[in-house]
Amino acid sequence: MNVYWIRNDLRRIDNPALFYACESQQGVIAVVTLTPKQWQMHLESPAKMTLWRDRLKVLKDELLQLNIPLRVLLLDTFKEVPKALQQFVMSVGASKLFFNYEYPLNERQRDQAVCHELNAVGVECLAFHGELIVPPGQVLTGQGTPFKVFTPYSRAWRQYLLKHLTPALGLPAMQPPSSMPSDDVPHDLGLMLLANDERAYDPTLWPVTTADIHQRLNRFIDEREADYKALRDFPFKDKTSRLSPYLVLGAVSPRQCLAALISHYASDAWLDSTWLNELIWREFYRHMLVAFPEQSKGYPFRPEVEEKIQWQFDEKCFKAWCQGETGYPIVDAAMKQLLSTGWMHNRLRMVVASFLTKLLRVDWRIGADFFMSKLIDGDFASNQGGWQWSASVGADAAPYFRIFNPELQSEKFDASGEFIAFWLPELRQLPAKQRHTPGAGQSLGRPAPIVEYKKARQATLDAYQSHAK
DNA sequence: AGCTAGTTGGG
DNA sequence: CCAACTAGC
Repeated sequence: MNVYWIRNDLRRIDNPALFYACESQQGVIAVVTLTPKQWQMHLESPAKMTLWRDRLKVLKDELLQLNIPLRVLLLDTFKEVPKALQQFVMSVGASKLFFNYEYPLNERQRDQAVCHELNAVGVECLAFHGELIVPPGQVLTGQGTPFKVFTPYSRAWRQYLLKHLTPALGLPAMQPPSSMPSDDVPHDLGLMLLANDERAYDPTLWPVTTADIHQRLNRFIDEREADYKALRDFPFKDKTSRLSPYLVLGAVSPRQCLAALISHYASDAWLDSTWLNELIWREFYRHMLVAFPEQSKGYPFRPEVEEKIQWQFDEKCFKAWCQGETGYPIVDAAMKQLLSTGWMHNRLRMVVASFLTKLLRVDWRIGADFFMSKLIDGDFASNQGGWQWSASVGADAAPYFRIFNPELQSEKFDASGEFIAFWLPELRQLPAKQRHTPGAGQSLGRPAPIVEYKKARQATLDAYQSHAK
C-alpha cells in the first residue's frame, strides 16, 4: 500500500508522485493536509484557496475512478504535519509516501521533517519534481554555478531541454477496489475567513473541471499562441493564456503546457515561442529560490541595492493604491481588476508594482504581501521574483532607473481607453484620449492624483543613486 | 520587461 | 512643428 500526499498538484495527468505511487498497483490512498493557520501566515488569498478547494473536490472524484480514496487531515500549521502524517501512514499500514516537491523554504523544511519522521518508522519517502519542466540545479553556468541573469539562463535551459526532453506522464494505473471511504473536503477548509465565502472567485472565469482546463490550454495554443508576442501586452484584448491559477494549483503541469506547444509546431520553431519564455521565467524564479533560499525569508537577491534606500510608508497613499484610488486611471483600473477578479494582466502588474515601489517608494515586500492576499494565482517564487524585479533588487531585475510612467503605459497599451472605461465606468463619458491623464474625471467622482509623477520619479532616482556608485 | 532631455533634420 | 535618434539616468 502506498500513500500519495496531495499538495499543489491537483491533477491526474503528468503527476509523477501519483503516477509512481500507482505503478505497482498494490493500492493507493491519497491524503491531503489542511493547514489553515499556515495558509493565513502565507497570506494565501480566499480566491486561490476556494479555487484550490473546488479543484480538490474534482480531483477527489477523479481519484475515486482509479479506486483511490481521499483522506483529509485537518491541522493548523506545517508544524503538525510530520506527526500527523506518520500516524496516518502507520494507521493504514503503508510503506511508502509519494509527493511532488514544493520549493519555498517553509515547504521544504516541512517536507524534510516529514521524511525524517517517516523514515524513523521505516516508511520510505519518494519525492518528484512535478511542478517544473527542468528540475532545480540542472541548469548551470560553465563554472557550475547558478545563473543570475535570465537571458543566458534561458539559453542554457533550452539547450538542456533539447537533450533531456521527457514526455508528459499519462493516466496513473488503476488500483484494486478499496473499501476505504473517502472523507469530505470541508467547505471552509478550516479557514474562518472563508465561512461566508461560498466562492471567492468567479466560476465562469475560472472553471475547475479537467476538461475545461485542458480546453483552455489547447485553445490558447491553437488560436492565440501565434499572436501572443504581438498582442499579449494589451490588457483589454485579453490575449494571455489565463493558465496561471491552474499552474499554481498544479491543475495543469508546465510539461503539459510544453507538450501542447511542441505538438502544435511542425519544426523546432516552438523553441522561439514568446510564451515558452514566460514558462522559463517561472522556472527561473523557482530555480533561484532553491539556489538562494534566503529569499524565502524576505531578503532580496541584491540586498546591497536596498541597503540605503529609505522606504516610505504613507498610510493614505498605500490605502489609495490598494483600493484603486490613486488618481492614475490605468493604475486604478488595474487594481479594480485585481480586487474584483483576483487576477491582473501581467503588463499591469508591472505598472502598479512600479507605481508602488518607484513612485510611492513603498517597500516591495508590502506590495508582494498585498498581491498574495488578493491574487487567485499567488505564487511565492514568481511573486517575490516579480516584486524584486520591479524594485530593482532582484536577480536580473530592472535597472534602478527604469521607472514606468503610468500615463505613457496607459497610452501605449490601452490606447482605446477601453480597459480603463471597463473598470472605471465613470470615465467612459470622457473621450478615450483623456482617460489616461492623472486626475482624469475629478468632476465625475474620481480622485486627484496622490503623487506628482515627475517629482516622485526624481526623488526615487536620487534615493537609488545615492548608493549606486 | 523605460523614460527623459537634448539634438538633428525635415517640413 | 514633428519624427528619429541617443546618452544617461
